Amino acid sequence: MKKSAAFPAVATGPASTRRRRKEARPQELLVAALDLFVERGFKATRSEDVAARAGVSKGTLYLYYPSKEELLKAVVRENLGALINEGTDIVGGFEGDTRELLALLMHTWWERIGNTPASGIFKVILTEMGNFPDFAAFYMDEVISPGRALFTRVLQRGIDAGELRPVNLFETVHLLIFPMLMMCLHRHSLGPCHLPMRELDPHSFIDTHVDIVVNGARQPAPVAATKRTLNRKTA
Amino acid sequence: MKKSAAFPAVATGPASTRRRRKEARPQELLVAALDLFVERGFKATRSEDVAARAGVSKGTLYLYYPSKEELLKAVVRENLGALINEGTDIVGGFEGDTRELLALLMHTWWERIGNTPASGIFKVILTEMGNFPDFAAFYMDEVISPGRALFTRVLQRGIDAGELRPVNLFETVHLLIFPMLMMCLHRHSLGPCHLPMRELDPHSFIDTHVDIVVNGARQPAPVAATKRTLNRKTA
Amino acid sequence: MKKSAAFPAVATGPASTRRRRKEARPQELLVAALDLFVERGFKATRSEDVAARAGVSKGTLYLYYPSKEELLKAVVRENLGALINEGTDIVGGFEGDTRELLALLMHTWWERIGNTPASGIFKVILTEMGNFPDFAAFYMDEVISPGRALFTRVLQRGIDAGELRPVNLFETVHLLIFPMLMMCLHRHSLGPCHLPMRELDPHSFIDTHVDIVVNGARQPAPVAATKRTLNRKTA
Amino acid sequence: MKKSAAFPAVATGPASTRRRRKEARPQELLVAALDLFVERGFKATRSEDVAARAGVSKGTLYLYYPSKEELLKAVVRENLGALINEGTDIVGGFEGDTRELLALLMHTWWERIGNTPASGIFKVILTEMGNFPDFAAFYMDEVISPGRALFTRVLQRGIDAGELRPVNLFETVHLLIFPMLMMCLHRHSLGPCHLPMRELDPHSFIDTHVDIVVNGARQPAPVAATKRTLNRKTA
DNA sequence: AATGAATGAGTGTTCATTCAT
DNA sequence: GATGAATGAACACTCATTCAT
Repeated sequence: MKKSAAFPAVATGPASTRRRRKEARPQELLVAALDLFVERGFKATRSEDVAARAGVSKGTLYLYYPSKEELLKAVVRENLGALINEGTDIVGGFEGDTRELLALLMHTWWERIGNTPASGIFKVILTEMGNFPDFAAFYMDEVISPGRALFTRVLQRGIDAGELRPVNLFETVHLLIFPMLMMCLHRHSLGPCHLPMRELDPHSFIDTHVDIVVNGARQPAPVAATKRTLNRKTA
Repeated sequence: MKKSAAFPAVATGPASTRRRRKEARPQELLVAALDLFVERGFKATRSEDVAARAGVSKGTLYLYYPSKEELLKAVVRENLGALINEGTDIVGGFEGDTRELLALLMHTWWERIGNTPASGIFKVILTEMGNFPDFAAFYMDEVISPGRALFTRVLQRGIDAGELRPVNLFETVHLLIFPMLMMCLHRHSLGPCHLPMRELDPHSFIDTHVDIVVNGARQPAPVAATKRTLNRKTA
Repeated sequence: MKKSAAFPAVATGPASTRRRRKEARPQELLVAALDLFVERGFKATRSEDVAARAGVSKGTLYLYYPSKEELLKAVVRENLGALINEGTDIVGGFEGDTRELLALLMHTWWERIGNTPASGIFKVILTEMGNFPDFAAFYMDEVISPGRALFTRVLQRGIDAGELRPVNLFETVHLLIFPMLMMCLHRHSLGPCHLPMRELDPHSFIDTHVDIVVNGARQPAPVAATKRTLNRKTA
Repeated sequence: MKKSAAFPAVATGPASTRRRRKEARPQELLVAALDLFVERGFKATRSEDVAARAGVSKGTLYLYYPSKEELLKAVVRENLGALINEGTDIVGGFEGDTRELLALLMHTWWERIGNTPASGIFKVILTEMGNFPDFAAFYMDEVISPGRALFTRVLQRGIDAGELRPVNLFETVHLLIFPMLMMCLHRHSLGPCHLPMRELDPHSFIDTHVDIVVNGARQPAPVAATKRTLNRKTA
């Protein structure tokens, strides 16, 4: 063993290389799997490729995850867990107006999630929710509900302060969230194609996004909204 | 098409069911394929299932499309083509303010596309763009560019009329489009899961969406936007 | 087509080669599977080898049997079904003494089963019963129970006729059956090894077997049986 | 063996558990392997399960046996060796009639072999003889030949004493042996299935078995055996 | 044109075996 | 010696594609 006999077991650290690798394996496999699932899709990703990208053999993957499906579930759990928590802390003690708070939330979230590989999880979830019904409830509980709650709280705070008019909270929350999600999806669809297209700058877009939505929801409603004229089924 | 030009469609009479079915085959196969590709993903959809849903045998599918890949491409071509055209007509002769025009565009688009099976094409494109690089250019040319142009034109029209302030057109266009796309994606991911969740009403959401964005972009900018404070990499 | 056009469809028979092959496939696969399962064991037999021996590809096997397990079950059903029926007919109208009847039963059974590939089914059943609990009940109902009943009936007939003394029917039945089964098992274990060993002649062995057992059960019991002396647990 | 010859087994005292375990390892592994090979079959038994049942790790198994095949061979050698020896001693000095001698042999053999895990070896041999041709010669030399010789000697003794008529020795020997083997096989096939079936009591069955066979072979042959009537191939 | 039986390359998963610790 | 993490060959099963009918 490499463990020095001169020092007692206390604080000796992670011990042998073998041991250290073993402890890191699950993480390494999850990272590799996320990348490939996002890039190629779950079905189109071969388990052997996941293993190879993690630097191990096919068999080793199965020492840690009993099937490709379970690997996917672990990837989802791993990457959805951290999505919301930070936001709650930010909102907690914030002093400032709604625009500043929303901008802070969005920029932070983008740096923590949107601009990292974890952002790919939305593509995976979107694609596989139909094939893995578990994901729906999981996603609802872990992401949608807390996410909605967080933004609802922010908007309500603005209304209570007289800053915003009493907009439809539920719809406005989604108006805030949807563009952020689309930016994540874009990063893993058109983005990697390197087309000669003009691209959004995420942070600039976030600023514009927040500005316009907050302004649009500000007191007083600038103009009476005339009703739309298209006839359609009112399902 | 094999249909003889000598006989107009009118007064053709019963036209043997056999013949009519045969001519409808490619369409029926595309419809079946879209449904299944959207629902299960491209890789996870078996060609035989597509054929079965279209009411033909496995072999027949290959009479019309030489491979599953080509079938996918046909599905994408078929469904992306119709996405934009109608919009241009609407904008052409419209008289009314920006909010009304945008609302009309969005509601129409939702009824024509979002609320039909064709909306699933966005999920397919999103998922498969990585595996089929052709799609990127195709999607760019057929959807993104014309779509951006259409909404840019509408916004520019509002600015020119003094109705809107000179917002960042590029970003605002995406702010308008992204929530619509998310509604489409939702219809084919969480939507079918029938969770006990509160759901957006599409048309109501569109109204709120258009109201807030248009109001947020209206003259004059209600408040000076203070800059965001989070320190971050300016990539 | 091979079908002669000179004769109308009526009574034309099984039609095309394709069709004829399809109808024969299940049988051909069962025969191939029995051979290989007997020879190598179930686990040690590769499905591809079964297919190859039946002259088809791996995939074709799965058109007819959804898994290797189901193939095994079909093999067992196929080969156990016919095991007993003939015996009952023989016993029905037989006139003659017990020895003659038993000899007829055994020789017939040997020719119909023991001396055919079907005899291997006993090896398979023996080996796999532990892994496929279904087989136990199936084998009990389809083979053991009717087999016991058949031989019990024959012995009872001999006792009723005063030919045999009232031996323990249950045990004597097994004394009759067991050596027959061992001959089957031998055919598929040591038999194929072609050792320079003296081999039993099945029919001669059956004669000796029946002679000795019937004589041993004949009236009157020749000698009083003294009890065995070894001390042992009487569980 | 690594056991030092300098210290006799007697008075070695507690002899570290470690040491004792180490010396017992091969035996423990053979016992575990026999159990599993009998229960599940050779191919279907995982080496790791053998190791686990013996209370050691996978790697340790390979310290003692270089492959799963060699382990099987060791299991067979180990368990076939002891099958015959005791019988010879019994026959040697026995005074009494043939029935008593056979009954003693059979009951003893049942207690020593049939009623112990070693009886499972017959199932293994039967199953694997095809895959391991070595076994055939080994089994022939170690079991069949000595077994035949033993029973032949007993029958010849009875004939010489005028107790039995000059039956076909070779066939009668197998008539004696086969039911015993079937009881062993039964113990490891149908037996563990716990079906609601009537079961043979081994010792009672042995008594009936020996009684009937010895009576059937006794002087004089009670009836002239008429020949069988079924026409069949005389292969 | 339409069928569906047949194919075989491809992939998820297992497990005997090795070897660094 | 003992361990158990790691390997990769092997195998069950799938499915896009072909082609005889």
